[in-house]
Amino acid sequence: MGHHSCCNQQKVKRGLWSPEEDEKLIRYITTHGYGCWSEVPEKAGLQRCGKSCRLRWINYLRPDIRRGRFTPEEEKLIISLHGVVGNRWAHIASHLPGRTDNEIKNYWNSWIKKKIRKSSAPPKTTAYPPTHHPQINFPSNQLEFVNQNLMSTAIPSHRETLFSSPPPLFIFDRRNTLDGIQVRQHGDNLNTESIWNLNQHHQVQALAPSTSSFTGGMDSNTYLPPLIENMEDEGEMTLECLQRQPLELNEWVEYSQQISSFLFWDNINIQGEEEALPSTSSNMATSFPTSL
DNA sequence: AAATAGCTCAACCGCTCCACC
DNA sequence: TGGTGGAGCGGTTGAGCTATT
Repeated sequence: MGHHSCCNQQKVKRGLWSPEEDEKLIRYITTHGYGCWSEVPEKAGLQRCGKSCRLRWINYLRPDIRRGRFTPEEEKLIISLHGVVGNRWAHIASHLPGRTDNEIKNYWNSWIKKKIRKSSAPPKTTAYPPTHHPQINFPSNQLEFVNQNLMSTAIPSHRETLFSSPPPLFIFDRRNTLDGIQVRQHGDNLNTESIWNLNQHHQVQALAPSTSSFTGGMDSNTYLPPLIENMEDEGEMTLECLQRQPLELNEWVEYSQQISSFLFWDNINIQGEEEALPSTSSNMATSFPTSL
Protein backbone atom coordinates (compact mmCIF):
# COMPACT_ATOMS: atom_id res chain seq x y z
CA MET A 1 0.00 0.00 0.00
CA GLY A 2 1.66 3.21 -1.11
CA HIS A 3 0.74 6.13 1.04
CA HIS A 4 0.96 9.66 -0.15
CA SER A 5 4.17 11.36 0.82
CA CYS A 6 2.41 13.78 3.12
CA CYS A 7 0.88 10.95 5.09
CA ASN A 8 3.92 8.87 5.79
CA GLN A 9 4.37 10.02 9.34
CA GLN A 10 3.62 7.66 12.18
CA LYS A 11 0.28 7.76 13.98
CA VAL A 12 -1.57 9.34 11.08
CA LYS A 13 -5.23 8.63 11.44
CA ARG A 14 -7.36 7.93 8.41
CA GLY A 15 -10.96 7.29 7.65
CA LEU A 16 -14.01 9.14 8.89
CA TRP A 17 -13.58 12.17 11.07
CA SER A 18 -14.90 12.13 14.61
CA PRO A 19 -16.83 15.09 16.04
CA GLU A 20 -13.89 15.76 18.34
CA GLU A 21 -11.52 16.00 15.40
CA ASP A 22 -13.94 18.28 13.59
CA GLU A 23 -14.10 20.51 16.61
CA LYS A 24 -10.32 20.73 16.82
CA LEU A 25 -10.01 21.62 13.17
CA ILE A 26 -12.79 24.19 13.30
CA ARG A 27 -11.33 25.78 16.40
CA TYR A 28 -7.90 26.01 14.85
CA ILE A 29 -8.97 27.35 11.47
CA THR A 30 -11.42 29.89 12.88
CA THR A 31 -8.80 31.31 15.20
CA HIS A 32 -5.70 31.05 13.02
CA GLY A 33 -7.01 30.88 9.49
CA TYR A 34 -5.40 28.55 7.05
CA GLY A 35 -2.10 29.13 5.38
CA CYS A 36 0.00 26.01 5.19
CA TRP A 37 -2.11 22.91 5.49
CA SER A 38 0.84 20.71 6.27
CA GLU A 39 1.31 22.64 9.51
CA VAL A 40 -2.32 22.43 10.53
CA PRO A 41 -2.40 18.90 12.03
CA GLU A 42 0.40 19.51 14.47
CA LYS A 43 -0.79 22.95 15.50
CA ALA A 44 -4.39 21.82 15.79
CA GLY A 45 -3.49 18.69 17.72
CA LEU A 46 -4.73 16.29 15.09
CA GLN A 47 -3.25 12.94 14.12
CA ARG A 48 -4.05 13.60 10.47
CA CYS A 49 -2.08 14.61 7.45
CA GLY A 50 -2.50 18.15 6.19
CA LYS A 51 -4.14 16.96 3.07
CA SER A 52 -6.87 15.23 5.03
CA CYS A 53 -7.43 18.39 7.08
CA ARG A 54 -7.71 20.50 3.98
CA LEU A 55 -10.22 18.16 2.42
CA ARG A 56 -12.30 17.95 5.56
CA TRP A 57 -12.43 21.72 5.86
CA ILE A 58 -13.17 22.42 2.23
CA ASN A 59 -15.72 19.69 1.71
CA TYR A 60 -17.49 19.67 5.03
CA LEU A 61 -16.54 22.08 7.76
CA ARG A 62 -16.18 25.48 6.15
CA PRO A 63 -18.99 27.77 7.24
CA ASP A 64 -20.31 28.70 3.82
CA ILE A 65 -20.92 25.13 2.78
CA ARG A 66 -24.35 24.34 1.47
CA ARG A 67 -25.98 21.11 2.51
CA GLY A 68 -28.92 19.10 1.39
CA ARG A 69 -30.24 17.99 -1.94
CA PHE A 70 -29.52 19.93 -5.07
CA THR A 71 -32.35 22.15 -6.17
CA PRO A 72 -33.79 21.57 -9.65
CA GLU A 73 -32.03 24.75 -10.76
CA GLU A 74 -28.73 23.46 -9.46
CA GLU A 75 -29.29 20.12 -11.16
CA LYS A 76 -29.96 21.80 -14.45
CA LEU A 77 -26.93 23.99 -14.07
CA ILE A 78 -24.69 21.04 -13.31
CA ILE A 79 -25.89 19.15 -16.35
CA SER A 80 -25.59 22.21 -18.53
CA LEU A 81 -22.12 23.07 -17.35
CA HIS A 82 -20.97 19.50 -17.63
CA GLY A 83 -22.01 19.55 -21.24
CA VAL A 84 -19.78 22.54 -21.75
CA VAL A 85 -16.71 21.88 -19.62
CA GLY A 86 -16.88 18.12 -19.03
CA ASN A 87 -15.51 16.63 -15.83
CA ARG A 88 -14.01 19.85 -14.57
CA TRP A 89 -15.77 19.53 -11.28
CA ALA A 90 -14.02 22.40 -9.56
CA HIS A 91 -14.98 24.67 -12.42
CA ILE A 92 -18.60 23.54 -12.25
CA ALA A 93 -18.57 23.98 -8.47
CA SER A 94 -17.38 27.55 -8.88
CA HIS A 95 -20.76 28.31 -10.44
CA LEU A 96 -22.69 26.83 -7.54
CA PRO A 97 -22.02 28.80 -4.36
CA GLY A 98 -21.54 26.60 -1.33
CA ARG A 99 -21.29 23.39 -3.31
CA THR A 100 -18.09 21.40 -3.54
CA ASP A 101 -16.52 19.69 -6.49
CA ASN A 102 -16.72 16.42 -4.60
CA GLU A 103 -20.44 16.77 -4.05
CA ILE A 104 -21.08 17.61 -7.68
CA LYS A 105 -18.90 14.75 -8.86
CA ASN A 106 -20.80 12.34 -6.64
CA TYR A 107 -24.09 13.67 -7.91
CA TRP A 108 -23.03 13.36 -11.52
CA ASN A 109 -21.69 9.84 -11.14
CA SER A 110 -24.86 8.57 -9.51
CA TRP A 111 -26.96 10.43 -12.06
CA ILE A 112 -25.01 8.87 -14.90
CA LYS A 113 -25.38 5.42 -13.40
CA LYS A 114 -29.11 5.88 -13.26
CA LYS A 115 -29.22 7.01 -16.85
CA ILE A 116 -27.12 4.08 -18.04
CA ARG A 117 -29.34 1.67 -16.22
CA LYS A 118 -32.41 3.20 -17.74
CA SER A 119 -30.93 3.19 -21.20
CA SER A 120 -30.26 -0.54 -21.04
CA ALA A 121 -33.81 -1.21 -19.90
CA PRO A 122 -36.44 -2.07 -22.53
CA PRO A 123 -38.18 0.98 -24.01
CA LYS A 124 -41.19 2.10 -22.11
CA THR A 125 -44.54 1.83 -23.83
CA THR A 126 -45.52 5.14 -22.31
CA ALA A 127 -42.98 7.02 -24.38
CA TYR A 128 -44.74 9.57 -26.47
CA PRO A 129 -45.10 8.69 -30.11
CA PRO A 130 -42.00 9.42 -32.11
CA THR A 131 -43.58 10.83 -35.19
CA HIS A 132 -46.34 12.92 -33.62
CA HIS A 133 -45.37 16.44 -32.78
CA PRO A 134 -48.60 18.32 -33.21
CA GLN A 135 -47.13 21.53 -31.85
CA ILE A 136 -44.49 21.60 -34.52
CA ASN A 137 -45.40 23.38 -37.67
CA PHE A 138 -43.61 22.97 -40.92
CA PRO A 139 -44.06 26.18 -42.82
CA SER A 140 -42.54 26.16 -46.25
CA ASN A 141 -39.21 27.39 -45.07
CA GLN A 142 -39.43 27.45 -41.34
CA LEU A 143 -39.60 24.90 -38.63
CA GLU A 144 -40.43 26.14 -35.21
CA PHE A 145 -41.14 24.30 -32.09
CA VAL A 146 -41.71 25.67 -28.67
CA ASN A 147 -40.50 23.46 -25.96
CA GLN A 148 -42.92 24.56 -23.31
CA ASN A 149 -45.90 23.69 -25.45
CA LEU A 150 -44.37 20.37 -26.27
CA MET A 151 -43.83 19.54 -22.66
CA SER A 152 -47.14 20.68 -21.32
CA THR A 153 -49.07 18.58 -23.80
CA ALA A 154 -46.85 15.59 -24.34
CA ILE A 155 -45.68 14.85 -20.82
CA PRO A 156 -48.27 13.79 -18.26
CA SER A 157 -47.79 16.01 -15.27
CA HIS A 158 -47.94 13.15 -12.80
CA ARG A 159 -45.08 11.29 -14.38
CA GLU A 160 -41.96 11.08 -12.34
CA THR A 161 -39.30 13.29 -13.77
CA LEU A 162 -35.71 13.86 -12.91
CA PHE A 163 -36.41 17.52 -12.53
CA SER A 164 -39.28 19.12 -10.74
CA SER A 165 -40.07 21.14 -13.81
CA PRO A 166 -40.33 19.75 -17.33
CA PRO A 167 -36.90 19.24 -18.82
CA PRO A 168 -36.44 21.80 -21.57
CA LEU A 169 -33.32 20.03 -22.67
CA PHE A 170 -31.83 20.45 -26.08
CA ILE A 171 -28.53 19.03 -27.18
CA PHE A 172 -26.57 20.27 -30.15
CA ASP A 173 -24.54 17.38 -31.36
CA ARG A 174 -22.41 16.99 -34.43
CA ARG A 175 -20.85 13.65 -33.63
CA ASN A 176 -23.18 11.64 -35.82
CA THR A 177 -23.05 13.79 -38.88
CA LEU A 178 -20.19 14.83 -41.08
CA ASP A 179 -21.15 18.34 -42.08
CA GLY A 180 -24.38 18.95 -40.26
CA ILE A 181 -25.61 18.94 -36.73
CA GLN A 182 -28.26 17.19 -34.78
CA VAL A 183 -30.57 19.00 -32.45
CA ARG A 184 -31.89 16.61 -29.88
CA GLN A 185 -34.77 17.37 -27.63
CA HIS A 186 -35.40 15.23 -24.63
CA GLY A 187 -38.67 14.48 -23.01
CA ASP A 188 -40.25 11.86 -20.83
CA ASN A 189 -37.73 11.93 -18.04
CA LEU A 190 -34.96 11.90 -20.61
CA ASN A 191 -35.92 8.41 -21.74
CA THR A 192 -36.92 9.54 -25.19
CA GLU A 193 -35.51 12.05 -27.54
CA SER A 194 -36.47 13.69 -30.75
CA ILE A 195 -33.75 14.42 -33.24
CA TRP A 196 -33.67 17.01 -35.96
CA ASN A 197 -30.98 16.60 -38.55
CA LEU A 198 -29.87 19.97 -39.75
CA ASN A 199 -27.46 21.03 -42.41
CA GLN A 200 -25.59 24.16 -43.32
CA HIS A 201 -28.68 25.77 -44.75
CA HIS A 202 -30.48 25.98 -41.47
CA GLN A 203 -30.29 28.69 -38.89
CA VAL A 204 -30.87 28.17 -35.22
CA GLN A 205 -32.02 30.49 -32.53
CA ALA A 206 -32.14 29.46 -28.91
CA LEU A 207 -34.14 31.32 -26.31
CA ALA A 208 -32.53 31.11 -22.93
CA PRO A 209 -34.76 30.31 -20.00
CA SER A 210 -35.43 33.35 -17.86
CA THR A 211 -34.09 31.53 -14.83
CA SER A 212 -30.90 30.49 -16.51
CA SER A 213 -27.79 31.23 -14.60
CA PHE A 214 -26.15 31.87 -17.92
CA THR A 215 -28.18 34.93 -18.62
CA GLY A 216 -27.10 36.70 -15.49
CA GLY A 217 -30.56 38.13 -15.23
CA MET A 218 -30.66 39.17 -18.86
CA ASP A 219 -33.89 39.65 -20.66
CA SER A 220 -35.28 36.20 -21.36
CA ASN A 221 -36.15 37.33 -24.86
CA THR A 222 -32.50 37.51 -25.62
CA TYR A 223 -31.25 34.84 -27.89
CA LEU A 224 -28.15 33.26 -26.54
CA PRO A 225 -25.93 31.29 -28.81
CA PRO A 226 -23.72 29.00 -26.79
CA LEU A 227 -20.48 30.70 -27.57
CA ILE A 228 -17.76 30.17 -25.07
CA GLU A 229 -15.26 32.88 -24.51
CA ASN A 230 -12.37 33.33 -22.15
CA MET A 231 -12.42 29.72 -21.11
CA GLU A 232 -8.86 29.91 -19.92
CA ASP A 233 -9.08 33.38 -18.53
CA GLU A 234 -9.04 32.89 -14.79
CA GLY A 235 -11.17 29.82 -15.26
CA GLU A 236 -14.19 31.91 -16.03
CA MET A 237 -16.66 30.99 -18.69
CA THR A 238 -18.93 33.50 -20.28
CA LEU A 239 -21.59 33.10 -22.87
CA GLU A 240 -21.82 35.89 -25.35
CA CYS A 241 -25.13 37.29 -26.42
CA LEU A 242 -25.38 38.00 -30.12
CA GLN A 243 -28.21 40.50 -30.19
CA ARG A 244 -31.03 38.21 -31.21
CA GLN A 245 -29.46 37.40 -34.53
CA PRO A 246 -30.02 33.85 -35.69
CA LEU A 247 -26.78 31.98 -35.90
CA GLU A 248 -25.77 30.28 -39.09
CA LEU A 249 -25.72 26.59 -38.58
CA ASN A 250 -22.03 26.38 -39.31
CA GLU A 251 -21.51 28.61 -36.31
CA TRP A 252 -23.22 26.04 -34.18
CA VAL A 253 -21.14 23.38 -35.83
CA GLU A 254 -18.00 25.34 -35.20
CA TYR A 255 -18.95 25.69 -31.60
CA SER A 256 -19.52 21.98 -31.37
CA GLN A 257 -16.20 21.01 -32.89
CA GLN A 258 -14.83 19.83 -29.62
CA ILE A 259 -17.79 19.48 -27.36
CA SER A 260 -21.46 18.87 -27.41
CA SER A 261 -23.40 21.68 -25.89
CA PHE A 262 -25.83 20.37 -23.42
CA LEU A 263 -27.85 23.34 -22.48
CA PHE A 264 -31.34 24.11 -21.39
CA TRP A 265 -33.32 26.40 -23.60
CA ASP A 266 -36.93 27.42 -23.43
CA ASN A 267 -37.33 27.70 -27.15
CA ILE A 268 -35.47 26.52 -30.20
CA ASN A 269 -36.23 28.12 -33.51
CA ILE A 270 -34.94 26.50 -36.67
CA GLN A 271 -35.15 28.23 -40.01
CA GLY A 272 -34.03 27.11 -43.41
CA GLU A 273 -34.89 26.30 -46.98
CA GLU A 274 -34.97 22.60 -46.34
CA GLU A 275 -37.16 20.75 -43.96
CA ALA A 276 -35.26 19.65 -40.89
CA LEU A 277 -36.06 15.98 -40.79
CA PRO A 278 -37.30 14.92 -37.40
CA SER A 279 -36.66 11.47 -36.06
CA THR A 280 -36.73 9.94 -32.63
CA SER A 281 -35.01 7.38 -30.56
CA SER A 282 -35.70 5.82 -27.21
CA ASN A 283 -32.15 4.71 -26.86
CA MET A 284 -30.34 6.94 -24.42
CA ALA A 285 -27.00 5.41 -25.32
CA THR A 286 -26.62 7.79 -28.21
CA SER A 287 -27.57 10.89 -26.37
CA PHE A 288 -24.98 11.44 -23.72
CA PRO A 289 -22.28 14.03 -23.83
CA THR A 290 -19.03 12.93 -25.35
CA SER A 291 -17.31 12.90 -22.03
CA LEU A 292 -19.28 9.93 -20.79
C1' DA B 1 -36.15 -11.80 9.86
C1' DA B 2 -32.05 -12.38 7.28
C1' DA B 3 -29.44 -11.90 3.23
C1' DT B 4 -28.00 -9.23 -0.32
C1' DA B 5 -28.13 -5.89 -3.84
C1' DG B 6 -28.00 -1.05 -4.67
C1' DC B 7 -26.91 3.57 -3.46
C1' DT B 8 -24.72 7.59 -1.31
C1' DC B 9 -21.05 10.21 -0.20
C1' DA B 10 -16.92 11.08 2.70
C1' DA B 11 -12.39 10.22 2.16
C1' DC B 12 -8.30 8.59 -0.03
C1' DC B 13 -4.92 8.16 -3.94
C1' DG B 14 -2.09 9.58 -7.53
C1' DC B 15 -1.18 12.98 -10.40
C1' DT B 16 -0.23 17.82 -12.19
C1' DC B 17 0.79 22.48 -11.54
C1' DC B 18 3.24 26.07 -9.58
C1' DA B 19 6.12 28.73 -6.55
C1' DC B 20 10.32 28.86 -4.51
C1' DC B 21 15.14 28.01 -3.92
C1' DT C 1 17.74 24.87 -14.29
C1' DG C 2 16.42 21.09 -11.80
C1' DG C 3 14.63 19.68 -7.32
C1' DT C 4 11.22 20.00 -3.76
C1' DG C 5 7.05 20.67 -1.36
C1' DG C 6 2.34 22.33 -1.05
C1' DA C 7 -2.15 23.07 -3.18
C1' DG C 8 -5.56 21.49 -5.92
C1' DC C 9 -7.84 18.37 -9.01
C1' DG C 10 -10.29 14.21 -10.83
C1' DG C 11 -10.72 9.22 -10.33
C1' DT C 12 -11.76 5.74 -7.25
C1' DT C 13 -12.89 3.23 -3.06
C1' DG C 14 -15.50 1.39 0.55
C1' DA C 15 -18.25 2.04 4.91
C1' DG C 16 -22.64 2.50 6.10
C1' DC C 17 -27.24 3.07 5.00
C1' DT C 18 -31.59 1.68 2.43
C1' DA C 19 -34.40 -1.15 -0.48
C1' DT C 20 -35.52 -5.47 -2.15
C1' DT C 21 -35.93 -10.36 -2.22
